[in-house]
Parts: sequence; structure tokens; C-alpha cells
Amino acid sequence: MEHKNLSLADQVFERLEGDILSGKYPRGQVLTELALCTDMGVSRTPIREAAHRLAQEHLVELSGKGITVLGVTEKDLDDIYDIRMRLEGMAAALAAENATDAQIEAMREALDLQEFYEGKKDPEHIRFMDSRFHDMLYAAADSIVLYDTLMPLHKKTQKFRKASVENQSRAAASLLEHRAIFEAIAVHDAAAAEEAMKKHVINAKNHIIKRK
Amino acid sequence: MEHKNLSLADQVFERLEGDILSGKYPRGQVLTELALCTDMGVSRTPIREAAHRLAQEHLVELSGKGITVLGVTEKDLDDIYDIRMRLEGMAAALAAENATDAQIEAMREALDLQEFYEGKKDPEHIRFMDSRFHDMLYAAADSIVLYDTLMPLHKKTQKFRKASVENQSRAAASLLEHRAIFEAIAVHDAAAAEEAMKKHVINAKNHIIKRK
DNA sequence: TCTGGTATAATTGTATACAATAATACGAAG
DNA sequence: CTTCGTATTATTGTATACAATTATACCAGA
Repeated sequence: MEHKNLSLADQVFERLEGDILSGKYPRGQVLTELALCTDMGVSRTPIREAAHRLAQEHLVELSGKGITVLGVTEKDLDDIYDIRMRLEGMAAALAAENATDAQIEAMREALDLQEFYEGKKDPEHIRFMDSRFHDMLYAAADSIVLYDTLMPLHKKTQKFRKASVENQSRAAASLLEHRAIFEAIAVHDAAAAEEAMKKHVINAKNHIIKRK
Repeated sequence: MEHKNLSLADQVFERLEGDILSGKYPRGQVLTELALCTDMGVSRTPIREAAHRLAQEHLVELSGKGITVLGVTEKDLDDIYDIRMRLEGMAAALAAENATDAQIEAMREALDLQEFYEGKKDPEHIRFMDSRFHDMLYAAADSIVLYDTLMPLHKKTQKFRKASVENQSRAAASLLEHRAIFEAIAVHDAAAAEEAMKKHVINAKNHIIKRK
């Protein structure tokens, strides 16, 4: 039961987005609707819809020449982490204020699992639990606007986070930072949660920048 | 020379977005592609594209029933101002770091004009210059990511800012706050610019919440 | 009256044909 | 050799027909 009832347009969107963020289509490459049609075996309509949605996120640029891949530049990444530092901090603060007992318990379990996989050095699952922790934090923050604002930025750092989590020392540090954030949320200390999250994002940023 | 070469889809998007944000289409109202077609005299293709882009911004919700207007709720507005407080502050800090002499001069002129119109109690032009000031600040900040993140939120508060600027005392205070932000940018004091902008957004928020 | 199912209608999803536009190649003039 | 204009091509923009899906109305049965 992996696939939901996604329209072709949605599927094309997710696939294209993934291929751009993963670097399969490098910055500057020019795609055309027709080429994508034959590649993906669908008509232009869903391709067009996906392309325009990607353009709205500035992941591609449309012109009479085709669909030019923009992707995420170094400067973009820099700016994204600056923004995330502020907004993930806000999300953590909101989560600390609003989290229900059930949500706190669920987060604790997710963290325990992350620790388990971290002990087994299983990057695949570590990454999954990492995403899960953040998802649950967003849910606890309970702000659609914040979610919509943060999610595109989150996705744009995916490729880099993947590399990060495969680094053992960073994975261990990340887990500790998650714990700190969680502890603040669990006792509903908004300021502490925000501060812990800010540090977490800054560390993640520094680790990624350093690797370049 | 007011109109650019906008596609029908772009025109439909802007019109629909405006009609939703202005409250012409209230939350909960269900539109259909076909009805919008006859209203606007275009085919379904541009309507569909606009509707899907609006859905991506959570301004509408799509389903088998039609296009349901979501708009901006009170909670959304609250969250938006929280986010803007942080990100406009970041924009001001970046502007302070990066603004060129030419950009600083241009901002000074925009502020002088705003003061002029404020003296003449001309809300239409005050609002225009207010938007212009923020636009120039975004340009000086020189971050596409930040712009893309902030702009949708900015637009969603337009309706409320309009009411705000028609209040004379608030318009005068706003001008002073802009001056403070500008002075910090002009001397490239990032921390001061960020602080001044935060205060500005908080004041704007309080003024709007109070009016309800 | 309520419930369930089925037929109907309304609506969106997709494909395709055609129009408009933008990019390119090419040749002629200087 | 360069430049400018033009013809050609490639590409996107738009409209429309049709398919699939979803919502609704209606009726039968309990």
C-alpha cells in the first residue's frame, strides 16, 4: 500500500522535483515538455501542470526555449539555512506550547527508534526517523502556514541532509540535539525549545558547508 | 505601459488571488472551473493552471466537488505575522549588509515621497510607497529564496494593511518606523535594522489585531 | 424514518489538435 | 567578416473533446 491516489500531474511533479533536487537534472539543463512526455509516457497536460508548479517554487524557469533547470545554488542553500534557523525555531516554540501528551509520547518513541538505528549504523532508517521527528514537530506546532512555508525549504535541503546522516559523528550529534529539543518540548518550555532548535539547524548548516 | 506580456493563466491567477484575498470570494465558497470559464471568458486550461497554483499556496482546496475557497483565517494571519516578524527582520539585516549606495538613495527618495503623501493624507499613494519601500528592501537583501518565501505571506496581509494605512495615526507611526529601519540600513548596521524591522512588524500586527 | 445501494449528474483529469510565440538558422547586403 | 532581416523551426499557450472520478439524488427495503 505504498501509492496513494495521486493524479498523473502529481506523480510527474514529485518525480521531476526529486530528479532536480537529487541533481539528476543539473542546473542549466533545458528540458522540453515533449521530451518529458515521451520519457514519462504521459501527455503534455500533466507535464505542463508539474512544470508550472515547479516554476512557482523557482526550481525551474520557463521560457520559449523550454524548461530550464535552476535547482538549488550554494547561495540558495546558505539563505535556506538562515531562514530555517529562524522558522524551525519558531516551529519548536509552537510545538512546546501546543503539543499534546500523545504527541509528546509519539515523539519520544520516534527518538528512541532513531537512537536504535543510530546504534546499528543504519543510515536509511536514521534518515527516515529524522524526517519523522521533524514531521511530528510540525504537526505539534499546528500551523498550516508555517508548514507550507517551511516544507519547500526542507525539501530543498534533502539531498544534503542525506549525505550528512551518513556521517556517523554527525548522526550521533544530531540525535543528541534532537533529544535536547524534545526535552524542552516535553516540559513545554518554548524558549528553550526554540534555542535548542536554532543550535541544531546551525550545526547542520555548518556541517554541510564544511563538507564542500 | 502597465500590462506586461502575461499569459491568460497568469492573468486568471492574479485576478482569482486578488478576489480571494480581498474577500470577494469568502471562505467556504465553492467555485467550479466551468463557472469561472464563463465568468472570465477563457477556456478551462488557464483556469485549471491558476487553480492548481492557488491550491499550492493553500488559498483554495481542490476536490471532486470544485474549487473551495480557503483564504486567510485569523489564525493564519496570526502565524503569518509571527513568521514575517522573523523573516522581514532577516531581510532588513541582509539589506543592511548588502545595500549599494544607489539602493540606499532610492530608498531615501521613496521614504521622502511617503512622507509627502502622508502629509497630504493620501492613503492610495501612501500604500503604494509603503509597498515600494518593502520591495526595495527585498531587492537590497538580494535573496531569491527569501523573496519567494516572504512574498506570498506579504500578499496575504495586503487586505489588512490597506485598512491600516487609512488610519492616520498608524500611517504616521509606520512612517517613523520605516525611517528607523532605513537609517540602520543606510549605515549598514544589520542588527539595528533587524531590530527596527521586528518592532515594525509587531506594531503592524498589534494594530491589526486590535481593530478586530 | 433510516439505511444502503444504484443510477445519474456534475466535476475534474487527461489527451490532443491547433494557434501564437519565441528561438534559430540562413542568406544577403554592407 | 559582420550584421541585419527573414524564413523556418521548435516550443509553449489555448481550446476542446473525451475519460475517469467524485458527488448527489433517488428509490427500495428494513
